[in-house]
Amino acid sequence: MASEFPSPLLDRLSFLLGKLYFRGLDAETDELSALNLGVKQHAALGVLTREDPMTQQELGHRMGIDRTTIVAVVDDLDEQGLVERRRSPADRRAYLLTVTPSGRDAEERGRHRVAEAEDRLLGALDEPDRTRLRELLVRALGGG
Amino acid sequence: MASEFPSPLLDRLSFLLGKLYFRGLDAETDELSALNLGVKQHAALGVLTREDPMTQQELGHRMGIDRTTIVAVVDDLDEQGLVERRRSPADRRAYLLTVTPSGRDAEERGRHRVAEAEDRLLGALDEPDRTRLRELLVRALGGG
DNA sequence: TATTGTTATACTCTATAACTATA
DNA sequence: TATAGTTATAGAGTATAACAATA
Repeated sequence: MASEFPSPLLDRLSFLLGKLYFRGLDAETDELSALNLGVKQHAALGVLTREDPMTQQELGHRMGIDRTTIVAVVDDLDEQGLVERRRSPADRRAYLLTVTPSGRDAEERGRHRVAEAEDRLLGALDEPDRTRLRELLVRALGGG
Repeated sequence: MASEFPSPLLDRLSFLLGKLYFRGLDAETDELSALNLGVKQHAALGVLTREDPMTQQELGHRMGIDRTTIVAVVDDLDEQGLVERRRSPADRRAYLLTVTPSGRDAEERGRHRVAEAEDRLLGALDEPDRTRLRELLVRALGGG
């Protein structure tokens, strides 16, 4: 119940957002660990599945992650054969990342698991309210 | 605009929550730095203002923070004269924390600044939608 | 000179282990 | 023995600086 939290904190938007965020992150981490995927790894697969080929820096930029941080994420996916690094013909410094068939498979299975985790996270809300919450978050982000 | 984010990430609840959370945290940090207050320090003042006296462990428990982490927070508030540590007569191992008058003052000034930061964070939403968002977050947290 | 990917390094945040003084 | 507060330490996460290859 919400009453477990002190009311001065419940008034604080960042407290509410943070609590739900970390709770959701933990749930997703658990779900995806069964597929040997980190949350960042799966998110990267999701971006690449829709928008590959793409360089590492583009991927990092899309995800709001530094280029030095994306290296380990792509290393992971590469080692598992979920993405391929190919040298860009146009710029041989850069890699072009593409998702492999098994990468697409892993992305989809992970997506279903993440959806389950989110359903549990929002278990207290009915379907219209879940949609409303998502919509409000997207709108809040878009305007800031 | 929301379109700056890849749609696979916008589908992801933890991405939305995290983006807004960290954006809000940065804004609060900026606002409170003018008062020489960290976000955790101000949140602690808020809890103590309503519920002191309280031991450090109780404070940490209320905030979801480890007892080893709360030490530095209280050190900070203590050094600035915003809270007082007094030995509990009932258990001389424990401190009883109380907010000083200047601590109450700092809490209130910080609260107004945090409210301004939150208003800017939700600038894209009208007043009813801001209330709706808070209410949905509280309900989501309460049921999980 | 500037940029991509990479590595080494530093910094922040938080938790675990071990200490002290009490209980 | 157990617990409140404290400190030292280690771990995760991320960013800055510097390097090699390429532009």
